[in-house]
This record gives sequence, structure tokens and C-alpha cells, in this order.
Amino acid sequence: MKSEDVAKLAGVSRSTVSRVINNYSNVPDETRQRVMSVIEKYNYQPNNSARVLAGKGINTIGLFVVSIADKHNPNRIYQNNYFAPFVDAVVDTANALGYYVLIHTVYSEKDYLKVKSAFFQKRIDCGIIVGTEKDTGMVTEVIDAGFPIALIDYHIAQESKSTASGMNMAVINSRDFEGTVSAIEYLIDLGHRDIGIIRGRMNTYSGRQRFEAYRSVLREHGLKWEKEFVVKGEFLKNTAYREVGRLIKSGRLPTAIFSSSDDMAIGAMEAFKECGIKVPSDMSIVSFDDVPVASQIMPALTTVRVPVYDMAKKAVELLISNVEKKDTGISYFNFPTELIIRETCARRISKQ
Amino acid sequence: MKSEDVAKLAGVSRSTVSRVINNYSNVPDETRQRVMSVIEKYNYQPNNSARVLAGKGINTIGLFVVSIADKHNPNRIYQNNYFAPFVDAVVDTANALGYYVLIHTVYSEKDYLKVKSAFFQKRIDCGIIVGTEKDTGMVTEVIDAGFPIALIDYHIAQESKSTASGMNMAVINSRDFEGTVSAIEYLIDLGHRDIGIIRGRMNTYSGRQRFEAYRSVLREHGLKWEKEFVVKGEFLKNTAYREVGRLIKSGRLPTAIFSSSDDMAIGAMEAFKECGIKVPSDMSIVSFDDVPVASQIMPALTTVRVPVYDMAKKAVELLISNVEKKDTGISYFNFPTELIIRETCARRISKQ
DNA sequence: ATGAAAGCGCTAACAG
DNA sequence: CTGTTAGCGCTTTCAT
Repeated sequence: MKSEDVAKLAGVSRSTVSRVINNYSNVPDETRQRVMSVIEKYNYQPNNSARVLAGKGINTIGLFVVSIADKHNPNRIYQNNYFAPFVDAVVDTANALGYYVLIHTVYSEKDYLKVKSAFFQKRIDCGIIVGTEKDTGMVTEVIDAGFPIALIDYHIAQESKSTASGMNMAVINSRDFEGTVSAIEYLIDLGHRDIGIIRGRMNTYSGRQRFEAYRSVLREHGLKWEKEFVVKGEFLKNTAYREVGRLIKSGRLPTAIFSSSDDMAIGAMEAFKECGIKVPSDMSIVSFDDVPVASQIMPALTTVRVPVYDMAKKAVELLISNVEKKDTGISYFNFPTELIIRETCARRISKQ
Repeated sequence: MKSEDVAKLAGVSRSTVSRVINNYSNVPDETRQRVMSVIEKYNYQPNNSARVLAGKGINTIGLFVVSIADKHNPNRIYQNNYFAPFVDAVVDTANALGYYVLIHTVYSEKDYLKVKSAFFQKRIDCGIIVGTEKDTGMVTEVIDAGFPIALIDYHIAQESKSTASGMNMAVINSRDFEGTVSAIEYLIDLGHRDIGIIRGRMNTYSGRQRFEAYRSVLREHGLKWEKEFVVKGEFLKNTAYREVGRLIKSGRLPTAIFSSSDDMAIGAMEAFKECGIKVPSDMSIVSFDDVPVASQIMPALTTVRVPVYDMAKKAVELLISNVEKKDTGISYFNFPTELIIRETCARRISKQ
């Protein structure tokens, strides 16, 4: 069934049908009723591709989650507690504003082509990219082409800083530096002096920020950071588990560890548990994200909360406003974090 | 940039451009190269709406997650550990097969219109609905219109059983009855006689199946089921927490509880913990789903595993095969479940 | 092997 | 107020 059929049935022209569908004011109630009744009777809905082709917005927002490192893991992001909340928050907000969400995950370089295509083929009005790796030409290409885009957890590289007009970009991060500082100062306040770190991937914004904040805060407090206490977790629970296991076997342990993500903290806790090292009495752990599980495990994680929901909401709202008001520009947002104190940290017992 | 521009630049006609884009065989290598090089140079991608309008598939699969009861909860499904794995599995599988996923959540009756629209406006080739409530006209309308659809966790009502031709429907469930039986028989084997249940929503397939299996297996073992031991959890962690709290205050407790979902079991465990009732020594709990957290909490949940990934994968594969081969039909799948024994159940200590 | 032209279903400018 | 008409960008017969 197409608009022409409706028109015939209602005894009007296609234009009039179009007018009632798009709620134009200049159609008398009587006519509108007539058209509406056949629309309802036949359950008619306009073909979206045709509308788009004729100039309407597609009312769809793209959501791309980047998780390159998980490439070969069979059940991938859903093992990653960090992304699910983002996805839900975006879908929630977008749906509430009348938008559909087109989603695609990026596990390999090749997948970047799919996100590019989504923009260039006009499948979406705008898009959100979560966790982009650095040095991906794709992002610049999309931005340069003028597509509205929001980047969450993105490192603003030199090139993109060229504030060319016609660009529509929002960069949304949490204040990872601050958050990390508060977490580690909490550890220091508890008397810890030997503090290790489980690093995330260093080609992500959050991965780098958290590591740099770690080094910076130790330095400021006159503490040394030891290479051996830097564990490379890659933001993966299993990697953290394995690498922490290796650290334990090395024989020398810090008294506290800052983990760059909750998932890695959970992996670490497993490793400690298996080796009979008790959290928090033998080892304090503070981490980052505050994913839903953080409060459900035992002991409950002391962690830095990232306002995922607010960040996602902001991204969607900004984007939709961009699309509908056709306003243009570049904006940066840094959302505050908050240290949530639960059960994984203890005062350091000085070893006499 | 449109195909006409490419054509001009390459010195051919639009038809030829279209031919190379669609990989037609009847275009000589030399011409193909020429066209390809301008396509690459200008980063040309065909407008998807135009292609669709001209008869191509849209290569998009709809995913609709129904969670009516969570309507007024601000951060909704992402508090629900059950859905995230489905979403990820669907996106994963679809992406791997070259499809995008259009996602929309259903929190209210009104949202059903959006899923209907997605089909009728031809935004998607086919769709998956997870957790449909009973008695929703929408499903029948979509099926009757001939759109390929897969229903996960759906009760096959009378009406839809009319095997009309031209229908494209797959119903995919886990063997909830069997799974529940195995869980409860495990409890019985451990010596439990007073077994309670935390029910899910009774207008979902899984909610009903699990409850009916509970009653049936108790009956078969000559055990009575007591109304007071039936807790209404609505598949919501918080509701389960609250209702279990109420059960505890009632003063009379079973020695074991079957929870219709892991999330509710987690809520229940919190309630027990707060009242000093120890799991598993004072109270055994077995639940359903085996969501990722189930193994991460302490004590780790003994639960019935639902092969979420396989179910989602099956749905996507079936659907895409439907769309591409244009084959038609109705199929039913029931995936086996498996009892995963962990730490929340103990042998019943007979109270002398 | 390739171009011309029709048409997919809709919107919008134009005319009346 | 409403119909006519010209696209939107692509695919696909149909000729050649």
C-alpha cells in the first residue's frame, strides 16, 4: 500500500495524503478525517526510504562501540560490563526523543568501514562513537564530511583541533584525571605507600589519562612508581587476571592497587583470591567505572563512578539538536566523577 | 556526491557505475578500474535510501526488547542483566553477516507502535522481539503482513498457530520447563522439602513456564506448594528484594528457594544477607539464566544456564536466510538448558 | 559492453 | 485549500 492508494480511497491527491501525514495545517478537518480513516483502516505507513529520498530526516542515530582488542574473543562485548550501560542509555534517550538507534560494533579495522558507510550511505543522521582508538582516519573523514558526531572517551588529537567551520562534533569524557587522583589519594590517606596500577589500553583516552594521573599523583606525594607494579591489563578482565597472577608469582607485591577499570579489578580479585591473598586485608583495590556489578560482588568494589547515563544522554541530546536545528560547532564536555567507597580498601597495616 | 558525478568523472553512464558497485559481471576490467578509482578518490558511497527505493534490501535487522514492567525506572534495562547479552549476541551475529541492527526498547504500549512502524515503514528487513508480553496485537499484525520475525521467549498463542502461508516466523525458547525441573530436583536431592519460588512476570512465556514447572515437579514428588512461599518478583531485582524481605518478616521460611531469574536471586540474597540469613547454610537458592554476574558474585549462583548466545545467533541466521532466500515458513526451536552447580545450594540440615 | 529511460514512493514548490 | 509536477539517487529493463 502506498500513498497513491490511500489518495484514491480517500478521493484526494497524493499531496493531500502527504499533508495529513506530515501534519500540515492547511488541510480542513473534514478532509483530514477522511484521509486518516483510510490510513488507519489499511494500516498505512509511508515508506521511509522514499521520505528520506524526498528530503526528510531518517530519524536514526548511529551508535558504534569500539573494542578492537576483543577481536578474537567469541562472546565479546557482553563480557565487558562497561559498554552495556552506554548502549542502554543511548537507546533509552534516543527512543524517548523519537529516534531509532542503529548499532554496530567495531572489533577490527575492517569494521571501521561499516561505521563510515553508515554515515556516507546516509543510513543515520548522526552518530556516537564510544572508545575510539587513536589514529583512526575514519573519525576525521566523517567529521570533515560534516556529519554530526559525538565522541565518548576520545583523545582530541592535533588534527581534529583545526576548528574548521561546518564541523559538528562533541567530545564527551569523564574527568578521568581527577577521578584517578581522588582514588589514589584515598589509598594514600589509608597509609599505602606501595601502590600498583593495572593499566588499560594506552591508545584510548581513558587508558592514558588514568595512567598519567597515577604517575602524577604518586610523584606529587613523593612516592616512587615502580615499573614492576605496572600491570598491563588492556581493559580486559582475563588479561588482568593473568597479569596479576604473574605479578603475584614475582614475589613482590604492593599493598594497594589502582585498577583502570572495574572489570580488570574483578579479574585481579579472582587472581588474589586463588592465591589466598585477601582483599582488602592483604591488598586494597580501588578501581574505575562503577559498573552495575561493582556493588554486587563481594567484597563490593570501591571505585570511581563515571556518569555513563548522563554522558550518553548528553551525546544524544546534543546530536539531535544538531540535526534538527542544523546548528553547527564543536564542543567539549568533561563530566565529574565520584569516588564511591565500598569494601575493597583497608588501612595499611604497617609491617614491622 | 552521487552516482552521476562519478559517472561523469569516469566518462561512463550512471548505469555502468551502478554495475560496478553491484559487482555485475558484464563490465570489462578496464572500465571497472576506471570507475573504482574515482569512487575511491572521492570516497563515494551510494545513498542507501535510493538503493532501497530502487529495490535493494536494506540490510538491517530490527531488535526490540520488551520490558514493560520497568517503565518508570530511570535506568532501566541496563540494570537488567538478562538483556545485555541478547543485544550483544544479536549485534555480533548480524554484523558478522553484513547487517546493521536497528534497536528499540519497549517500555510501554505506546512503544509497540514504534516497532510496528519499523516494519511497515520498511526501515528493517526483518526483526527480533525479545520477551513479548502476551496479547499484543502488534505481533500478529506484523506476522500477518508477512514480515520475517523471530520471537524469543514468546508464548505461542492460539491465533498465531494458524499456519497461514506467506508467514515468516520463528519462535525461539529455552527449555524452561525442563530446566526448572532439573533445578528443583537438585534441591529435592539435597533433602529440601519446603521449597519456595520467586516468580517472574506471568504474562511472559518464561515466567509462566517456570512457575508451572515448579508446581508440577513438587506435585510429582509428593510435595505441597504453599501459597506463602510464592513470592512475586516480576523479574525485577528490586521487587524480589522487597518481596523476599516481606517473606522473611512473615516468620515462616522454606529451606530453599527457586528464583525464576538470576537478577531476582541477587535481590533475594541481599535481603537474606541483611537479615542475617546465610546462603547456602540457612537458605539454598537456585535460579535461572546464568547471566555473566552469576559467577562473579559471592557465593556464586547455582543456576540454570540459558544458551543466550546460541539462541540469538539462531534467530539472526534464520531471519537473514529468510530475507535473502525469500523462503517462508514457521519454525520452533527449543534450546536445551543446563544446571550449573556453584555455591548457593547446600544439603538440608534436618531440624530436629 | 554500455547508454537511455522508466520507475521505486514520497515531498514540496508551484499553480490555481 | 488542493491537485499537478518535478525531482530525490539509484537500479534495471530495453535497446543498441
